[in-house]
Amino acid sequence: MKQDSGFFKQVYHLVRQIPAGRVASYGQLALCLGRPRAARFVGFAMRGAPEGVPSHRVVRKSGELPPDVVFGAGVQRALLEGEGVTFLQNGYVDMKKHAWHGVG
DNA sequence: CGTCTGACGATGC
DNA sequence: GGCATCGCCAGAC
Repeated sequence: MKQDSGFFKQVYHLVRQIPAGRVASYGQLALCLGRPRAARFVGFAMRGAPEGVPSHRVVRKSGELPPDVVFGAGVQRALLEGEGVTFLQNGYVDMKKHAWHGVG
């Protein structure tokens, strides 16, 4: 298995495996890649996420949505709601119900 | 090769 | 629960 030095590419590959209706935190993804401290880069990778990468399913650990730099104000939330994701009154994603546990 | 940076995370108040 | 600070790591210059 050729391990791509591009940490970003690894992130994209992992994010693409997040099923609809579920959300994962940056730290969770970074942890799966073996870089539990690289959560910042996971988000940075999302910023340049190509098509096919549901970056809208990636949120903060608390369930708060990241800044809408690519999608637009309220767009990310709309996408998640369209997948069946529920939001709390504070605008956070209900991680308790939609927290992704990885592949499986 | 050195420095700065950044869609984070944990801790402290 | 919200805000401020430190720490961490990989990429861009």
